Amino acid sequence: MYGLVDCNNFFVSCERVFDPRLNGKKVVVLSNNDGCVIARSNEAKAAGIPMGCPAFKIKEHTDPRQVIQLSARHLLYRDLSNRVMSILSREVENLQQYSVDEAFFVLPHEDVETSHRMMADLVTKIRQYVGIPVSIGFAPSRTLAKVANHIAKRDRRITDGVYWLVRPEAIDIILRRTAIEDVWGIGRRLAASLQAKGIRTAADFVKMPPSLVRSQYSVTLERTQRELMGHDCQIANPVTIAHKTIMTSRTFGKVLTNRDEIADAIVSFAERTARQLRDEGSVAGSIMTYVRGDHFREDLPFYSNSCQLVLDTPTSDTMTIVRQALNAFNNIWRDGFGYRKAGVMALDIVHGGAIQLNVFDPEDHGKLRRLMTSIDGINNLYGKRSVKLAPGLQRGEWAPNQNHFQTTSQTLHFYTGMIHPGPQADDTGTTEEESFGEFGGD
DNA sequence: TCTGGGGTCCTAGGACCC
DNA sequence: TCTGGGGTCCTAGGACCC
Repeated sequence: MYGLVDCNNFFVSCERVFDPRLNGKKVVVLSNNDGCVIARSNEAKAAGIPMGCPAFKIKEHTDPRQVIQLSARHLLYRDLSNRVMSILSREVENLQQYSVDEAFFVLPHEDVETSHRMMADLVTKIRQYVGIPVSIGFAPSRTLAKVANHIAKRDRRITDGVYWLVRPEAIDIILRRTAIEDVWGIGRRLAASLQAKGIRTAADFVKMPPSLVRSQYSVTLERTQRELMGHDCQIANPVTIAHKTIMTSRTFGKVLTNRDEIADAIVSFAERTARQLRDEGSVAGSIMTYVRGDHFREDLPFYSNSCQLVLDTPTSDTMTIVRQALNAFNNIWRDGFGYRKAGVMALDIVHGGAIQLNVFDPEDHGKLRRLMTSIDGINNLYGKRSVKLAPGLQRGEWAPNQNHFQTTSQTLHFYTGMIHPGPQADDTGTTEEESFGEFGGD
C-alpha cells in the first residue's frame, strides 16, 4: 500500500505562510522570468487561470487587477519543503521524495482505521508546525495513489485531507469518473490519441488489451495501465538515487547579441553546475553548452545549437568545467543572431568521487580540491557567490526579469536566520539555488 | 511589450561487427 | 555472378513528469 503526500498549491501556500493577507485572494506564482504561472491558489484556479498560463494572458481569463502575481522564491519554497519532509520522515517508513512538494511512502500500519487517524493527525501537525496544507492519498499502486490524493485534495472537507482508494469496487467507480487526461503518465499527446479511439476515462483505458497498449504505444503506457489495475509496477521510480544529468539554464531577460554577455552567463551556469556536482559528491565526464534564439520572435532569424565535450578526467572542479563550457560555447557561437536562452549541462556523471585526482599532476590536484572546498565554505557562510571565479558582472545583462516581490521586508528579515531571501543576494539572476516547477501538478 | 527550468525513460534508426 | 541475418552500441528526439 502506497501513500502519497502532496502539498496543496505549494508555492502559493509558502507565500501565504509569510503573508496571511494573501489568504482568500487570487494568487499566482510566476516562473523565473515572470513568464508564466507555475502555481495558483484555489481562488485563482476557480477564476479559470490555467497552469502554465503566460502572465500577459491572465487578462483573458479574469480581471488581472484582482490577481496577485508573485515572482518565484525557490529557496524559500525548498526550505519549507525540507521542514515538511523532515516531519514526515519521522512518522512514516520509506519516505521517498518525488519532487519539491510531494513524497511517496509505505503505509506505517496494517490496520486502516488506526492508520487513518495517524494520517489525519499528520496533516494537522504539518499544518500547525510548518503552515503548509497537505493531502494524503492511499492505494495499491503509485498511479492509483495519485488518483486518491487528487480526491483527498478536491473533497478536503469530507476527507480531512486523507483518502483511501483500496476496495476494488471503489477503484472501479473512481476510475469511471477519472478523465483519461488526468491519469499520471498520460500527457496531452497520448490523451488525444486515446480519445480518438474512444477512450475517455481511466476505466475505458483499463479495459484495453494490454498487448494492444504495448504494441500501439509503449511499455511505459502498459505499465501505467497495470498500475491502474492495482499492480505495483514501480513506474517512474521515485527513488532518485543520484542525478544522471545536472543542468543550469536560463531564459535571458532580453534578447542578447553580444558574445561577451552570453559568455558571462555561461560562466555563471557552469559554476553553478559544478557546485551542484560537488554537493552531490559526483563528477561529470562531459559538459554540454547550448544556446538558442527566441521562438516567439518571427522577425529575427532563429539559431539554436549545442556542443558536448568530453573531459580528459571526470571532474567537479569549477575551473575545468567553466573552461570546457566556454570551449563548447566557442564552437557553437554564431555572429549576427539574437540569443534568448543558454544552458550548461553536466553528463556522464559518476558518483562517489570528490574531485577526481589527476594522475599526471597529483600535487596540483590536492591544491585544487582544497581551493574548491574553501570557496564552497566561504559561500556557505557569506552567501552564494560571495567568492567566484570569473570577473562576471555583478548582475549580468542576461539576468531574468523578476519584478513581483511584494512581501514586506520584515517578514523576510524574520526569516533570514535560516535562508537567504530576496533578489539582491544572488547575481545569477534568480533568487533560488535550484528551480523546481510544478506544472501539471498542484 | 510579455511565453520557465529542471529532470527521466523509451524508441527508432544508423553504424558497426561477425 | 552471388549481396543474409543477427547482434550491439550509440544518438537524437519524443513523450512524460513537477
